[in-house]
Amino acid sequence: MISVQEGADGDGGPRSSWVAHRPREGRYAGHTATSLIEVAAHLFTERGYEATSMADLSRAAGIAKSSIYHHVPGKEALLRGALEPAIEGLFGILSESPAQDGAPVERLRHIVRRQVEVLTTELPYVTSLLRLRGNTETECWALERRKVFDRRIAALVREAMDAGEIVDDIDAALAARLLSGAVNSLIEWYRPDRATPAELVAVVERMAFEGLRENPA
Amino acid sequence: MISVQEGADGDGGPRSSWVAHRPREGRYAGHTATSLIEVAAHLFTERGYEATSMADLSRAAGIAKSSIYHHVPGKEALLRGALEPAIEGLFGILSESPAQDGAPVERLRHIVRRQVEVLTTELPYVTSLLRLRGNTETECWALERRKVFDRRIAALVREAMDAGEIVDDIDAALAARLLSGAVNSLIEWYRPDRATPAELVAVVERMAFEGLRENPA
DNA sequence: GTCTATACCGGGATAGAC
DNA sequence: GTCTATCCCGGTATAGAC
Repeated sequence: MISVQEGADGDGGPRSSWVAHRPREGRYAGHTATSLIEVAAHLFTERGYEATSMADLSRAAGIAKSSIYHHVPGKEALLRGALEPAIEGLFGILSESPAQDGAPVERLRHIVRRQVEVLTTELPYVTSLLRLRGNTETECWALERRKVFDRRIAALVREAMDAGEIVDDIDAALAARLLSGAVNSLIEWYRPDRATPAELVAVVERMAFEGLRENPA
Repeated sequence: MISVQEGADGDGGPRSSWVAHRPREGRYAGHTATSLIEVAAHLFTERGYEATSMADLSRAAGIAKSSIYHHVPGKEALLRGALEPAIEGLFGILSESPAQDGAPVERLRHIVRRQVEVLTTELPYVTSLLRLRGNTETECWALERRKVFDRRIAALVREAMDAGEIVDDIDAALAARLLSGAVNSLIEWYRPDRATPAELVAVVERMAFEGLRENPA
């Protein structure tokens, strides 16, 4: 979906807003459920789900509030639509063969690598996912999926420890948490112009596996 | 402020709520601004600021909605009160002498160590701080303070690189981001019964500086 | 597929009695 | 210092015309 950043925000906010493309003046945009979800994901990322009103969405989409209900049943459907790509992206990684075969530590590295890539390609969706609080049914569902994913990572960390591939004198669940924390924090920093996914991957792998300390070697 | 967890949540939520201590039936709790801020911080942590209503707060505090306004001017003041301890805690670290004197990498390690400690002692306040989105003036102020703190860390990482104490073939700002991301992600994992702050510190330092990889050394 | 108009509820906040 | 009652706004969602 092609979008274009609006020049001035007429409303009372210092944030930028997104308008779906079509005619010059931001009305009759010919929206679909998908295009609205994309707009929603951007706003959810900026302001959070609860703080984003249907009025905000309608302004950003260039259609009336009520028109949104022609495409989706309600606000929560927009959230679900925004979260699904992120969750599918994450679980898709686990199905890839390099995540299933080979030494545990290599599988772990592959997952971290791909996680960074998914994060960059699906940035607004992943960002929405990582900021949930569990106030609605949809949020709880998404948090549950995330927990499952995190447990898979933790299990893999433990496997790698048992195989003697990573240090085993620390708690596996905690190490997994820190690893995910480092990876996920990239949403706060990454912009397409700041670095390529490959550079991100290199730095994450460097810190997580080799450490920041300068070694005499 | 002494608090006690409520056994059953009569309202429509799967989350626990907090009631200030005093008589048996949760009324006339003798609240102060401080005790209300503590209650608020817990709720903000669970549900997020926007999703927490004054009605939620009054229920958790055991007083009427309107009674809250006797102690604080409004909802945003509760947020500010909850954020201040976290921000003061973080900036307090930077003033400690081990954060100001010595080799850059040692200063950095001290800050990381203390950051973990502040995070554990001020958990609800720090959690509230880390989940802000910048929708209100208070939130913007807090985010600005956080940015200042993060910049200080980034500068210190760069210093340590220049001194040859940590690897210098990666972007300093990005490395700092990952380090903070790992530390901050502890709020998602830490519970007083799961680990001591000292254990957390050990694991964080291990991963961030030495790396997870098992070294032949 | 979009609009205007509106229903309806819950949000934050205030008034004034006790 | 707490209460009950109330205000007013903005929230999500719906009705029905074009």
